[in-house]
Amino acid sequence: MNWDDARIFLALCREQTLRGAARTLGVDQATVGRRLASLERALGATLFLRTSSGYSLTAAGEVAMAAALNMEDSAAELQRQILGMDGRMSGVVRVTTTDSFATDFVIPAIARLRQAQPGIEVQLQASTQLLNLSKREADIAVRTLKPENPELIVRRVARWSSAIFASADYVRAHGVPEPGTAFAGHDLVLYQPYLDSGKEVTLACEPITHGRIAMTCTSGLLVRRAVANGLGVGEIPLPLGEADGLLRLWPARACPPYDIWLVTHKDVRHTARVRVVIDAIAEAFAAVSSSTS
Amino acid sequence: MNWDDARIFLALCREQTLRGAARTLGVDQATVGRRLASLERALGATLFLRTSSGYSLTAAGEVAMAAALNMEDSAAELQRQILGMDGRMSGVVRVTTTDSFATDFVIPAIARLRQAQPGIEVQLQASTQLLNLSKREADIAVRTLKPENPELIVRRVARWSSAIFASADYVRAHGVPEPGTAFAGHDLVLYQPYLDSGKEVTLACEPITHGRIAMTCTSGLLVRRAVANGLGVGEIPLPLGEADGLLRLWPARACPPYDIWLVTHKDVRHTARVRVVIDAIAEAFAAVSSSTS
DNA sequence: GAAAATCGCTGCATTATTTCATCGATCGGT
DNA sequence: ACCGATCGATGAAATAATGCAGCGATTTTC
Repeated sequence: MNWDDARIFLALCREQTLRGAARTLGVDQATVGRRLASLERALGATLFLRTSSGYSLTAAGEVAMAAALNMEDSAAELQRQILGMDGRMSGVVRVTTTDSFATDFVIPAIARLRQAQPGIEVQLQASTQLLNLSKREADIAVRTLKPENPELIVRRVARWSSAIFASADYVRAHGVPEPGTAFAGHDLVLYQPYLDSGKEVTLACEPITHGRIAMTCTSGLLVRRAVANGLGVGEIPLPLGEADGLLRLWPARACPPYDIWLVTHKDVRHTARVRVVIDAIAEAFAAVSSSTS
Repeated sequence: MNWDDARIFLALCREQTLRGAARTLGVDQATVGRRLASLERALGATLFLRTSSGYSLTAAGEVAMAAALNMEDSAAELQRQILGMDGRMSGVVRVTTTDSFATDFVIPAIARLRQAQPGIEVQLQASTQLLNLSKREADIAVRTLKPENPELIVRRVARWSSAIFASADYVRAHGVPEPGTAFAGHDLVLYQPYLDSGKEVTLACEPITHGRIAMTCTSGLLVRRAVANGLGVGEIPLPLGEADGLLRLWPARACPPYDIWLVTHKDVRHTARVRVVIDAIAEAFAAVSSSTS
């Protein structure tokens, strides 16, 4: 049995189609099919049912998947631990975060860092979905959610309040919304995942029931750009809204603050090149946080 | 990272030389070297020190080996469990035992079984060392030591006493040794692992201090052949000595009996073809044990 | 309901990998 | 001290794996 076949088998378990698995693996779809065939031949068992809606696991396949997942854990552990022993200041570091944090903090931080450490190559993945650090899909994550996994090391890099902002143009045309009116007569820019969360949606703790939803965005950066272009009123982290030169509405009203976490796996934490990237990003946040308190 | 590289890495850990690993893997030595190089490149770490006395693990290599061993466990588990779901009466079954048990019990049992089940191919490995059933180095083992691993299923197929035997020719030339004289004036055939065990060596509970060691053998079958050829007195399981037509000396003296275990892994136990091989071997032992009690 | 997209399969050309053969070095035994 | 055996490295040939493109079938979309 070729152990590597278990890797493509797992990808196929997750993607359910040869093409999907081939895409994530970066190989051709024909290769996935042939490797699966060779695995089934080696094991003497049929792992998948070829249905019209893709590949679905047989009973034997489910058993195999459980064991293959264990193999994956061990393989990821191997890579993480070996990476953690690497003291060289060169190589790839993968960072995942939101596009908003990426543009304002991570990218400037890396730009500065590379002056001192040109050997470090950062692969920046701006993604709404949380990549799995345990599986070594990334080395560093900047998140607003604190993960619970004890294998992951978290470090708070900022605690920010949000506030509602609008552009100067918007205020000139529409005025400032009246507190307590639930944004009657105003255009709103909302963060899509917040709408989808099922919780009651508010801006600066004010319900939005009488406002018009002008736009919903799937990322914080897009909200900022929309507000800056005068599409409406939006909630933006205080330091970012101010940095964008937007007008802060209702300066007296405080929103509950939220935290920004920098997350790494304990195995890669002491890798030299990961370490410096972490420090560079944390420093970028510290510079903004201290200036706006 | 190619998971299969971890497999050849592990073989190299065990064998310490490229050639040795290549032998156990059934590939060329150059392949092992190149696969290791590709693994080290993928991990960005040096796993082995190239010393004059072969390959030895670096610190990073030891860490990698621990994780690779976990991968191996999972891979073996996968194979065992999939095999366990195979209901077909054809395919390979691997049996490991001593050469003595193999010639007198396993081979006749398989010969009989294949009349009914010609699709079953048995790979018989006569070996002094215990193969690891958990790693799926074999499917069935016939042993005199009862393993403690709870994953392994043991079944006692015989309880035999030993006795000392000699050939008719030997007795004609040398007579029968006198009990209580520690085999003074007699030639002895001994089982080498017993000598190496460090315990006081006896034949039929009689010390051997005054006997001459004519030959030591690394397997029970060789002891039987040596005794049958008149080389000396040797201790042989009662049913086997009688089956060989040897003369049993001191029939009144009883040696403590020992057990013969048939061992399988719980995952493969219910595989149809493994099941029938187990039954066939057990039956072969039962036939002899019942006839000699 | 038609058209476009996606799917898996297969034959063929290309690329990657493995083996084979050979070399120099080292080690152990006489 | 020499000879034989074994080791790892390397270049060339053989082999195996992969990518590519076209095919029919099925599903999704407009």
